[in-house]
Amino acid sequence: MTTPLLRGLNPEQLAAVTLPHESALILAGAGSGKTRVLTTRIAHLIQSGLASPSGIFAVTFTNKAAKEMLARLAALLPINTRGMWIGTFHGLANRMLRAHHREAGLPALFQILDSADQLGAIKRLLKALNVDDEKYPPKQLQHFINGCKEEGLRAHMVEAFDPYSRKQRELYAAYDEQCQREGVVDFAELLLRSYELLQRETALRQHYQSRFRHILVDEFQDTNHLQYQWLKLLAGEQAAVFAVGDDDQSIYAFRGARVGNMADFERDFQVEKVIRLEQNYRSHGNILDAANALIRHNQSRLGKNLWTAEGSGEPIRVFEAHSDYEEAGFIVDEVKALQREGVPLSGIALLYRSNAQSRVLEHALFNAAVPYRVYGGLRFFERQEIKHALAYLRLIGNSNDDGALLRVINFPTRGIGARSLESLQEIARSEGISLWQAAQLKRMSGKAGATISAFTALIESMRETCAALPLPEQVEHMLDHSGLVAHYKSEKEGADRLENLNELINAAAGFELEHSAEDVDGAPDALTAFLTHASLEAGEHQAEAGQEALQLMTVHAAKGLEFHAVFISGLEEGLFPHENAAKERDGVEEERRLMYVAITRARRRLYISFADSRMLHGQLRYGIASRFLEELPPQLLKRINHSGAAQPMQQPAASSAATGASGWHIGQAVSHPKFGPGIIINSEGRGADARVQVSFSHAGVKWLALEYAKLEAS
DNA sequence: TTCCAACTGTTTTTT
DNA sequence: ACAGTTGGAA
Repeated sequence: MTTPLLRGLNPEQLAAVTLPHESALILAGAGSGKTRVLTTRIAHLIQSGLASPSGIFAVTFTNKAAKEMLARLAALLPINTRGMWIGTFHGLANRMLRAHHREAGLPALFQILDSADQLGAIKRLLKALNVDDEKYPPKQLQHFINGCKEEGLRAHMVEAFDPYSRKQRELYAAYDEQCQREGVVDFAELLLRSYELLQRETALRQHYQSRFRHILVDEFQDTNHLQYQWLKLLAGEQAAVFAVGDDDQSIYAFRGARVGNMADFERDFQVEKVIRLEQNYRSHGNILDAANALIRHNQSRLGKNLWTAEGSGEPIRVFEAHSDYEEAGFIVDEVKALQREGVPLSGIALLYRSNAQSRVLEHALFNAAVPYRVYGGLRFFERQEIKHALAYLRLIGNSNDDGALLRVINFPTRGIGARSLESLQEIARSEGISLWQAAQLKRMSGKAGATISAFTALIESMRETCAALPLPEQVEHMLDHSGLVAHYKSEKEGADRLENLNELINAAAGFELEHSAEDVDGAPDALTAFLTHASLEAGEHQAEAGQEALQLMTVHAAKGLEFHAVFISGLEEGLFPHENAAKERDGVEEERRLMYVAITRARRRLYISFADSRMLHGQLRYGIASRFLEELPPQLLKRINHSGAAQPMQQPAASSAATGASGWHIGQAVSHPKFGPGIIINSEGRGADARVQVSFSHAGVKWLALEYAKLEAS
């Protein structure tokens, strides 16, 4: 038991890593060394000869997690991890479908639609079928279709008792037909197809079942119904499934995650050992005590209590601000103080419940010249210009991809207007063929026919040239000959886009370098492999990483990360827990888990702040402290105000949005001789120009000049 | 085809 | 507040 691999593991970790060949559930608390256990288990199985690298199937949710697992494994063992079945659910499903595309009923060059592509496909479908998109909103339909697929249901299996549902079901069926015709597959389809493939093809199923004797699942609490069924099918009777998860960190129920899979798993796989990893190596005691106390308020839990060998550490600092503006000011000051103490900005996180909250915070940080980096938002492969470029590439790979064709047939403009397109679509529909094939028929007359022919000829010529070129040159050739580069060169604000297109060539070069020429996850050629890569991992959330900056992100985005110091902002009822959550079943419990995740991100110092008033949707809203604050043991907290004194203040801080020395402040109750009682909700200007906005109980909202209005405090 | 004004919907999000 | 989308006019 003293092989170097196992050294330094605590008893629970060791037990998990060295479990015999049986299915097990590992309840891994935050900061308990989950990834280490997972990778060490794989390494242990291989090293001790209990499994060969090819007999291991390890699945994660994100590419980041998969990459980390591979990297750590490579560091533990001198083996080639390439070719091992370690990846994301979608990545592995894709690999399986590529390998058996014929049996799965897919073309060899099938392309993957991301969410935006899928939505576009649905809009196109509705238009083609003349369906009122107000009655059947595309977004809702997308949600419906994905929901069905994630339940493992094909259109014909969906129950529908009213006309509306029947229509939805019909549209689902039509959507699947359209995808099949075009040779494209959406995210949920990757999993469903691969599930059906295993279910239908007995020999194939048995092959994989006997091959993968060890299946390891990361973040098991986030699996949805289909993912669980898929794993069950793959495991068969022989495999040992090693499921690692934390029910207290389940924060994705809103997108279909079923924590219930954990209980089902215990039953379905006759799990005898539930191992709890409760020793936390990340945070000081006070932080863990707070997290434990909070999460105890949840009813449905498997039960777990984090502890640490470290001391209690500092108290949790709680700050009540008058406004979101003042809250931001407080955070800026504290960040600067931490910086002075020598804490690097990259070790500090500023978390919020919803993205909209970042604006005020960013504003304050910008004004204070504190470098920061916001996570979330547009990713590289989701940018408009990149999407256009990828559409050209997709069309080169697969001419039947109507979505790709429609995206670029008139971009840059080639004089192919709506009329020409409509007649082309008419031909395609009546013949049951793709737009490309319809264009080949050359049935269109006159100028429209000529311009369309010119387009198909262009694509054909690019296809021929590209066939002989290495991937980066293919991309470059396409960019030059499609007219994209010329188009963005002539556009006044096209410089960034040009840069991104250039970056696409680099991305292709990097991709080719990393994945040796042939056989990337079973893709038939480099271009398809690259396009798959673009769909399956849309790239970094923000381009310039590495730079020393404060880390801003939502609590969701912070899951899995840790920081020396953490600020959790906006702890108000309605915001956190979010008001919408109260309406959903178990909504508040999920919000509480979210808060639990937020707290457990902090290693040494934790700030929690809330504001009595904040701008939301363009309106000033008054809030009260979140119930989650009351659920934290008071003895762990230190309440502070802006000046650092221990008691809450009477007067607004001088730097706040209040009207300076005039004595009025936002939130103050006032009365007016004519309008009656009200509350100050906003202010602007100074001295003689000072005005306040007052929300009167009976007279509505009004702006009043302080110099003239006879306002009285009340 | 292009541009601007009006309109909308704003929790969280990976693949 | 604000960004993204759409519909109509130029």
